[in-house]
Amino acid sequence: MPELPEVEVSRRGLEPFIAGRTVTAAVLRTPRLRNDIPEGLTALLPGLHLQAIHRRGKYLLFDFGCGQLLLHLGMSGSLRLVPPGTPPQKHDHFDLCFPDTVMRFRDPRRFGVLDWLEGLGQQHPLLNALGIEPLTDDFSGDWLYQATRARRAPIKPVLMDAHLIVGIGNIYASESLFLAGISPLRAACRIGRERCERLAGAVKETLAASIAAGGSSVRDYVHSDGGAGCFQLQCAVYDRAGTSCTHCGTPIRSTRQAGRSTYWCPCCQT
DNA sequence: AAATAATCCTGCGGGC
DNA sequence: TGCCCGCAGGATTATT
Repeated sequence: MPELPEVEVSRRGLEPFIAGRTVTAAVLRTPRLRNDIPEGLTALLPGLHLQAIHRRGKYLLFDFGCGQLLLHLGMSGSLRLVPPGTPPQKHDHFDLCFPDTVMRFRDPRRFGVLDWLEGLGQQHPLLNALGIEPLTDDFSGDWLYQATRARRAPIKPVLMDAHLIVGIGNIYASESLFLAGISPLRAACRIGRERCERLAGAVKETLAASIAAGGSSVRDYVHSDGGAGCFQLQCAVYDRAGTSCTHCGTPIRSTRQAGRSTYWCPCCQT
C-alpha cells in the first residue's frame, strides 16, 4: 500500500539508474487503469531523454523536458527495475525501457494512473488541487492549527484529505496520531495550538522514519522481482486491534471512520 | 463549504 | 475442497 514514503523511496531508488538515459522502447499491456491511457503514449516515448524524476504527493513525475509522464501507484502498484528481456507477469501493465534496464510497473488492482502531459513546465490537472507537502518547512504546527479551525470532522479523515495535506494514507494517519497522543475521533477544530505542533511533528517523524527504513533497502525494493514490495515500520497501532498498547498495555481499539479502519489506544490518545 | 457514500479492481482470509 | 462474502486501500465523483 504505497503511501508517501514508498513513493519517495521508489523515486530515489529509480533515479540513479534511469535519469540521464534515453528511452529505447515503451510497452503497454493494459488500455486503462484508473484513467484511459493516452493512445500514442508508447509511440512518443522512444528517443526521449529522461531528465529527472520528481514527486508531488503520491504522484511520480518523469520529466522529459518536452513533457512529463505522470504515474500514481494506486493501492497495489509497484515499480521495479528488471533486466531487458525479463518476461512480464500477470498485472505487469507498463514497461519503460532503457539501454541496460527496464522500469516495470505492476498494479494488480489497477487503481494506478498513467498519463502524459505534453509541454514544458506544465502542471497536470490531477495536481491542481493537491495540498501541502508534509515534509516541507511550510507544513508546521502553526499551519496545521490555522488549516483546521473550520474543520469539524474527526482529525483522522482530515489528516488523510489530500486537498489539505498530501501523502498521509490510512496507515500513517493512525500511526502519527498515536505518536502525538491525539484521539483519531477528536474534532480537528478542537485540537489546540500546542497539540497541533505535536501532531505536525509526529507526521514528519513518522514519514521520515519510514523513508529512512525503506531507504536502507532501496536496492532490494526496486530491484526485487517478487515479494510484497512493502516496507512499513513496525506499526504501533495499525492492524493491532485487541493487542496490548506498546506504551501502556491497554487493548488497542478499532473502528471505522469515513469508510476506513482506524486504530488507536484509548488510554494514550485523547 | 464540508462531510459522507459510492466507485473503480483484484487477492486474500474467514466462515461454512 | 471450494464457494461466497467482506475487506483492504487512494482519490475522484456524486450526493447530501
